[in-house]
Amino acid sequence: MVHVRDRHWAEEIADEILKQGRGPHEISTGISPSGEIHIGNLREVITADVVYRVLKERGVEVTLDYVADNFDPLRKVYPFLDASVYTGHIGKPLSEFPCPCGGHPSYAAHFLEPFLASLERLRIKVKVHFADQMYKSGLLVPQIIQALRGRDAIARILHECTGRHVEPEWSPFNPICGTCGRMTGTLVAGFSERDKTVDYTCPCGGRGTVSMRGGGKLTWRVDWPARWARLPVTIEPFGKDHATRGGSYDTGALICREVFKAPPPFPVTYEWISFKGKGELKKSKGNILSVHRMLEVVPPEILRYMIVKTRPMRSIGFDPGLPLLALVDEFDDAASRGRDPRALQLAGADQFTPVGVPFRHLVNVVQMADFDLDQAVVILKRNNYPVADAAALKERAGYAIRWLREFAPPEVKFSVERTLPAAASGLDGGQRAFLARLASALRPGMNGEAIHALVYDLAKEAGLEKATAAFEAIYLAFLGQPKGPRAGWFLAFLERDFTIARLREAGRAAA
RNA sequence: GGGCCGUUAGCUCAGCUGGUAGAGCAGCUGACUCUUAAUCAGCGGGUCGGAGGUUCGAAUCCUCCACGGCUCACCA
Repeated sequence: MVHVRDRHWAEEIADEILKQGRGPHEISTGISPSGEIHIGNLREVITADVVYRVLKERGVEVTLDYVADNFDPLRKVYPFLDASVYTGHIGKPLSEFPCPCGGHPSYAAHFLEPFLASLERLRIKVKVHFADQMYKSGLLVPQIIQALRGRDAIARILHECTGRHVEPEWSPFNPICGTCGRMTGTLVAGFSERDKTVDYTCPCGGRGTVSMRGGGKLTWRVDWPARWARLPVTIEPFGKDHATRGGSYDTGALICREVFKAPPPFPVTYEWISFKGKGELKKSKGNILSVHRMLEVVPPEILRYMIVKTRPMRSIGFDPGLPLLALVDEFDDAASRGRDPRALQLAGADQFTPVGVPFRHLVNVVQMADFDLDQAVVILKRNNYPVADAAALKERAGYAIRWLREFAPPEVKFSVERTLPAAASGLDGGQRAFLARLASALRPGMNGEAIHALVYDLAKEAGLEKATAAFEAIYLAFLGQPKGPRAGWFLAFLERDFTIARLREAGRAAA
């Protein structure tokens, strides 16, 4: 009996959600732009997007939003930051100090901009809420007041769920000091519901009164449910770090109910994507792979496919090296054989243009073409690949080129040497004889297959026991390494005079 | 210590609304004068982590255990 999964995980989640109410629904995602937004974070928005698409298909009224938490304070100087510049910004909201390159309005915008551009390429349409705007516009003032009033209830919830006793002076609201610009360490001294202001003192010596409209921020465990209540959010995906017992979802759900008097959203927890072989993805450790960078190397639908095909709670190991090729192949294979259709559909693959050339092969071709895309197309045509859509093909080839530069392991790389490689001096007599014969036997107009056949004939004539030795001779003569792309097609591509001259030179008996 | 996930063929995994196990790759055989993870055809390969339980029947449900991974426990 063959079991075929006809229920995609997103369908199961949608079933659960609809049991709780037909909507309207709002799916909320959110990532703090404290550094490059990486592929691990991408799971959040893709998971949300897939649930969104399924609900939409079922005729449910649903919106998808992304809260860019740019009002979060900078926690520390990350390894990728200049300590002399950023030490002074620790504790300030990410939207309120300059970015590393100087080309963006703020630190947060520097990381947000490429990510939001990536979302478009991934065909994820989100309504973006900027946290600083949510605060500055006064949108969250009602929740800030509720939180300040409910301070003791919140403290009790935190204690009951986490065992943590908050300090007597603790407040759910962190004012931003008007003197030093920091929000870490400030203490609430009082507040006015009428004026919508909060009085504070700061360790820097500063004291004063700030507006509830952008003068500070709710602390994370309160900020999150405040958003749920305000927007309001009915579905929220989050990483498993928040899902632990007593974690921020647990406390958030209680705070949402008891303090903000609103039902908490349906939780969708997801596992993290681990970066295979190179340690985990941690923004704080500087070991990250940005979504933006990944999209230069993997077509968006394939990145989506990787996440969509895997249930959210299962971990995904991501290796951008050789295994990435397997992923691309798996995708192409599934697409051409109609396997896993639901995942492909949800990956957005229906808009995908098949290029008809295995990615693996493209990796070779672009190298033969010396990274010239037009030349790559010429080669493919010569090798009888159906080049139906040259633009689509070039686009794919572009991915291959960038992959080669960024992530390809050395064994799949090669380049044609301008002069006889030193390694060719190690050729033995038989191999040299073979190369010399090959030089004489090459005729204009021979295609790859003909040359390939020729290699076998001449190898035998030259007394080489195995064809392998002949191939090795060719590769050493042109690439300076013992292996390379399919020899016949490879030689057919090279300029003939150059090829013959090189074969002759390499074939000359050693001194 | 708490939480979550996993443990199925050499490897990566699918199969989890219960009916004596599947795919891809690797391996082996054969064909193509054939090497770049070539193509085609075929073959072998698993006490489904362990022990109990429910059932006519369990990889699939329940309980316990073992091992592995991640995560939380300071802050968000």
